[in-house]
Amino acid sequence: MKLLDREFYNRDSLLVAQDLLGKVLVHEIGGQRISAKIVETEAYMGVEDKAAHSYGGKRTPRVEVMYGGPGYAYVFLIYGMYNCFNVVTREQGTPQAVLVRAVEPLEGVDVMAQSRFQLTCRQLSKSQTKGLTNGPGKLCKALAIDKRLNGEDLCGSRLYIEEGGPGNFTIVSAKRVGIDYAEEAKEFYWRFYIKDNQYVSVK
DNA sequence: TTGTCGATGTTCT
DNA sequence: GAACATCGACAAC
Repeated sequence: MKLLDREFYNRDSLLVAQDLLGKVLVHEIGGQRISAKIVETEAYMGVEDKAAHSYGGKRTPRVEVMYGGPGYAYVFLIYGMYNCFNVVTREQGTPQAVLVRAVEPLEGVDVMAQSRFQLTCRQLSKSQTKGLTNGPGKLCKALAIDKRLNGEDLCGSRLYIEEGGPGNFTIVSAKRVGIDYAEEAKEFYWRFYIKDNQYVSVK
C-alpha cells in the first residue's frame, strides 16, 4: 500500500484534513500492524486560528514540532489523561496541523481491545466495540499513541499513513468540538467526517 | 435516552 | 493558579 509522502502534508490543513478521510493510519509495534481508517478530522489553521495552540505565532516547547515542517506527529496530553494525535502540515515555520478525531479499526483489533478494556476483541460488548476508537483520546489509547511519539516522522516506518482502498464516501463538514474558548473561530466548519460512518465521534 | 459533573497532570501565566 | 482540541460514570427521565 502506498505511503503518503511529504508533499501530501505540505499543504493547508483544510485540504489535508479532507484528503485524510478514508486513509489508513498504521502503528507498527514489535512487527505487529495496528491499523485503522481515518473517518473524522479537524483542521487547525495556525497563526490566524484562535482555536489553534499556535495561534498568534505562539511558540513554546509543546508546540515546537508544528514549526518543524510537514509530515510529523504532534501528540499532546489533554485534561491530564488523554492524548491527542495530530499531523503537522505546511512548510517549516508555518505551524498548522490536523487533529485526527476518530478512526475505524482494521487490523490488530485484539491489541486495541486489550489497550482500551483489557479484553479480547471477542469479549467486547456492543457498546465497547462501537466506542473503541470514536474519539481523539480513545483512538490514541487503542493505537498505543502517546507523547513518546511526539515529533515522530510519519514518512518513516513506525507510525505512518497509507492510501486506503478506493472507498466511495461523502464528506460532511461541521463545527469543531471542544473549543468554546475560541470566540468566532468556534463557528468555522473546519471539522470533516465520513457521512454515515458509525465511528464518527459527534454527528 | 439526555444531561451534568469530576478526574487528572502538564503547560503556560 | 488557571486552563485545557476528553471521557466515562451516574442520575433523571
